[in-house]
Amino acid sequence: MRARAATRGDDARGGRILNDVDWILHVDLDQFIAAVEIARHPELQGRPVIVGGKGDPAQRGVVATASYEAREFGVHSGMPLRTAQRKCPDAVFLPSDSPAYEEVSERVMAALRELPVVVEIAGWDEAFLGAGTDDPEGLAQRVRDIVKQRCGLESSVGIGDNKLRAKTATGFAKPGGIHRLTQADWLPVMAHRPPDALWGVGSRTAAKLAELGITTVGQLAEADRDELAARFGPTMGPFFRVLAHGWGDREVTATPQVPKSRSRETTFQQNLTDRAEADAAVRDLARRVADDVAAEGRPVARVAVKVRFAPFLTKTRSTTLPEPVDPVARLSPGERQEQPGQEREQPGQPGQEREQPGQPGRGRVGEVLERAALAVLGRFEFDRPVRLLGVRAEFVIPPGHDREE
DNA sequence: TCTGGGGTCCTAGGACCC
DNA sequence: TCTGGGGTCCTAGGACCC
Repeated sequence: MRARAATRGDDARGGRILNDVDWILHVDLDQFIAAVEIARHPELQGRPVIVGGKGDPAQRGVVATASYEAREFGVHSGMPLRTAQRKCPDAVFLPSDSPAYEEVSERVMAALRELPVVVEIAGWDEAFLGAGTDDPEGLAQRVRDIVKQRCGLESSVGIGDNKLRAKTATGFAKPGGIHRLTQADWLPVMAHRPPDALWGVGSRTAAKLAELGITTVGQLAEADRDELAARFGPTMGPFFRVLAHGWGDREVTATPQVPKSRSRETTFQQNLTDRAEADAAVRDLARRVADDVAAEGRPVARVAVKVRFAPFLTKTRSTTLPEPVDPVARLSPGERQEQPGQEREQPGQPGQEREQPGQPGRGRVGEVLERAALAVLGRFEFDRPVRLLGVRAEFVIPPGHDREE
């Protein structure tokens, strides 16, 4: 979530601006990934199911989602699969199958759009809904019903007078319920809780707040702005205090977010100690990123490489390309001279040549990204084994889409 | 508890320019 | 001939979320 969103005024970009009589609902699918797997393997119903990584608890990987039965054993998202197996030896382990979840997610979002609401997708398994209604609980039940009917999935719905309160309310609604949270009951409900109960405050910030003697949301709400700004910066510091009061933006927009980057990364089952192997892995990652970029059809301005050294030390290096590389084929200046009168074609026009996805390594973007990624990799000092390598491409920011829109 | 993969936004220091 | 102050870009890292 963006710090600035809570403080800046509403803008009129794309979506609908809600007025005071409107409500914001937040829908979150219950144990989404596990639920999709159980739906296609009905015999797993009622059993502890753990989805994540390659589905092999002997390998490196973490839990993406655990079914409620598995959670009883203390298994939760982000936990290493090995640990999950120790806590719940009888669990069924399944590999993560993101295309399947994406497809179900799209069906859920389509079902939500059948309702008289503005749908803002907030992740695979969640969305904000903006609606004009004087019966938000009734609408929330319709949401639960249509998701169940169309997709066979259980969901929980939070109702709020802004996004933060709706999102927070969902936590109290789970599983399979509806909960409302507004200005009137925010502090009574939240004040005694730890700061990391807030959406946007994690364990790191909570630890730093504790150093300042702030261990509850109530204390954070009363904290000194200047002290927070001195500790966390002029934007984030005061923003945490705003969060503690439950203040936040009410803008719900159906306009999809334009991606800013595409990345691929791999954790190796065995740490790499051979530089040549690292080169080969980065080449492969760069080509896969190039594939994604080609499918996106937008120019890339920067390339970054991530290296995680053993035991768990992460470093990144990046470079701005001499000039952006565009997957939509066009003539170089030299070629243009040889064929005078030919204009550069615009993206989306017929007759252009696009790089074809599914042909990794073909095409100029692949070559440029691979060369750049290898050059950036060369700037690291390899003084210990490598656990993970990653390559990220950052798109040119389209005009009018920078931060001060 | 030996810690995935894919994203977003914020911060801060140095370079560089006027 | 020692040095101001602001703005912007580049880069690395931190934190958070699902």
